[in-house]
Order: sequence, then structure tokens, then C-alpha cells
Amino acid sequence: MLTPDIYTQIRESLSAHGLKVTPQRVAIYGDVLQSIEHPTAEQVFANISTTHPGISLGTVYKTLDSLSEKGLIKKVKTGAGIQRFDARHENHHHLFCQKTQKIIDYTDPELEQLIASYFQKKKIQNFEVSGFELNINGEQIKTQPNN
Amino acid sequence: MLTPDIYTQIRESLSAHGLKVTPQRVAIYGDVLQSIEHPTAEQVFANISTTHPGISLGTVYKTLDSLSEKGLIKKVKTGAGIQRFDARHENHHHLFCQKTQKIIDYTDPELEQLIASYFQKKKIQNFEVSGFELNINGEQIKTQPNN
DNA sequence: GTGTCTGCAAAGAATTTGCAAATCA
DNA sequence: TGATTTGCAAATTCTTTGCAGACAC
Repeated sequence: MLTPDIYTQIRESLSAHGLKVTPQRVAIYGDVLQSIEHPTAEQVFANISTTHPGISLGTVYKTLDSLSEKGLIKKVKTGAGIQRFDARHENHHHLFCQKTQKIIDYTDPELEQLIASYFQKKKIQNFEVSGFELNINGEQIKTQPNN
Repeated sequence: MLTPDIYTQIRESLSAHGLKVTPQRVAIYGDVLQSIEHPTAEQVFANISTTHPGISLGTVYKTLDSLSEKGLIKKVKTGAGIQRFDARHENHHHLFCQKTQKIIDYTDPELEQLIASYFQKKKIQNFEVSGFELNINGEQIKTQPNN
């Protein structure tokens, strides 16, 4: 659950990016922000339908689009034909679990630094690098539960 | 243009993966192999329609699916809701041009080595890494033409 | 007030599915 | 011959669009 104070930040952020502050937008942005699931439009819609019964799926699509246009959220690069969204701003990477199809955030300043410094010294011909994300493929493994 | 000998390899490869060798499959796999564009199903369909006038788009979808199931090709992770395919086997990464939406292959053994050795020493909790791809975002820049 | 945003429903893409006929092994 | 694969068309799924009324500023 998000604290009220975060909703204040959401409102300010929308406003600062020239987007009118509507309950729908606050709810949608808030949901993506708090979600660790990298939700699809449908999932966001399902999540906020409980608190915003009247909301329409079209609005969710439009809003996710506006938010990603303004850079408040990002479209996650997946190999499937469905779009998923991510609201984290810091550089981070994604673990793709091939078994469960889950996408898990992965952050490590060391990795960040490692790749960034690679690009600093290595210039790619005819291409100006503005950022990067690492897709890490593999499988989630269960730790032995202590029964 | 692919040499006839590569078509032989395609046939053997299909066969070795338990897929029956049909003209359609050979054409589709061949097209993805030779394409540097990371084509969509529609693009493959358009490309091979000239040489295989009767082919159906549904077949292209089914075949791309079979091929990627067998690991002969891969679905490229993009941020858009359209699937694109890649037939390269060696580890390689992708440059995403934000201006033209083009996807360009990028290979560098040094980068490969850099990240691989990172994962060797750094274990991620509850996750077994089987591979990785780096998405490099930025813009293609024109080299000054010598006018 | 005025321009933007929402909800709805319809349209449009992209992809999948079912099945009879054709094809490969 | 028998199992797979194809082509076709219909069905689904995902996403976008247009527009009238509602809302934010």
C-alpha cells in the first residue's frame, strides 16, 4: 500500500509534466508504481477497478501511453506481443524467468558501473548510446524451505 | 542471397529438430536467417511471398512459433507490441535506435566476457542465470559525408 | 470558460485456432 | 499409410480511435 504522501508526489509529478491530475491517472500511475509485477494494461485495469469501478480500459491504455510519453513510466522490452510497464526511474535490469514468465527487477550498482565504463571507453560506430538495460534470462529457483 | 549450401543446412537443421522439411519452412527460416532487419511475421510473409506466392500468413506465424520453440530462432525483446525475430545463434546484443526504431545487432567478445565473468562471481539469489542480452538504447548518427 | 480527459463502443492490428485437404517421411 | 503441416477463414486478443459529455484548471 502506498502512503498518502506518495499520492501527493504523483499529483505533483503529473502536473509538472503537463498532465492534468485526474483520479484515473493518479490511480493508474500509483498502481504501476507500486506493482512489482510489471503489469500489462489489463492487469492495471483489473487492479484499480476495485477502487475505481467506473474506469474504462481505453482510459488505462491512453494513460499508460501518456505516462510513457512523458517518461514517467517505461515500456518493458519483452519477447511476447503484450506490452508491460515499469515505473522505476533508477537504472535497473530485468530477470526473465522462463518457467513462470515473471519479470523481476534486478539492481546492482557494480553491474551498472561495469557496463557504463565499458561504453565510456568503447565507442560504437555511428551510434550514440543513451542508456542500456540488461535482460537476464534464467529460472527462479526455490530455496529449500526449512520444514 | 543465401548459397544453396545454406539451404542444405536449413533442411538438416529442421530435420534434426524433429520438424518436417517443407518448402514453406525452408523459405521462412531462410528469410529470417538472411535478414538483418529482425523482421516481423508480416515482413517475412511479404519477403517470401514473391518466391512462394501461395503461402499463408497463418503458416508464417505457426512456423515462426515452431522455430522459436525449437530454439532455431529467437523472439527479440522489444518494447512494442509486435513480435520480431532473430536467427543468430551466437550471443549478441541489440542497438535500439529511438529515432528510426531500427534494431541493429551488436557483438563484442569483450563485452560478452565482461558480463559473463560478472555473473560467474556474482550469484543472484534464487535465480539461475542461463543467458543475457543487453539492450542498448540511443540514436544512429550519420558520419559526416565527404562533400 | 476552455481545453483536456474520460467512457463507451466501434474499428483496427496482431496473432491464434480449427479443420479439411495436401504433403512429408 | 499415418502423422504433420498447410491454407483458409473465422475467432480471439490486444490496442487504438472518434466523439460527446464530464472535468480540471
